[in-house]
Amino acid sequence: MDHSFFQSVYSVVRLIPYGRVTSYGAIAEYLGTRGSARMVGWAMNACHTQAENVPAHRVVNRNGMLTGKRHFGAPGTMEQLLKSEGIDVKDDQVVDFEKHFWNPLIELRMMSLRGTQ
DNA sequence: TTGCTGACCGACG
DNA sequence: CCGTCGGCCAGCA
Repeated sequence: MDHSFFQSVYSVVRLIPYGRVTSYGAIAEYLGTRGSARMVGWAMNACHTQAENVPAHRVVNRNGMLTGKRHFGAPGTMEQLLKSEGIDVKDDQVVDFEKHFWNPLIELRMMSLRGTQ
């Protein structure tokens, strides 16, 4: 188990529930490194090295745009994965983004206060 | 060691 | 509603 920034990013990404999405910036802010959203993206770029699966398709930019789609092998893979979870995508953009948005800062804090969920 | 690069973001004109 | 720019900082050549 290593304590690198990348590992922390992967841990948060794995906590994103099925059918929900979050943003690079939200993850960076949750980790206390606000403004380092690019590092989160960089971590995603290397996420394939992880043995355990990382649901990187649930991470989009702050506008709900699928900016990382070209890193999934085939161009349509990310969109396909999201649609299979009930998230509609149009023009590389998540439809009703706010409705599906999962903010780790809020959700994980609630979880720790209420004690699991 | 230096100097790019980048799956971002907010500010500015 | 555009485009551009600076900050962010871990890898890599």
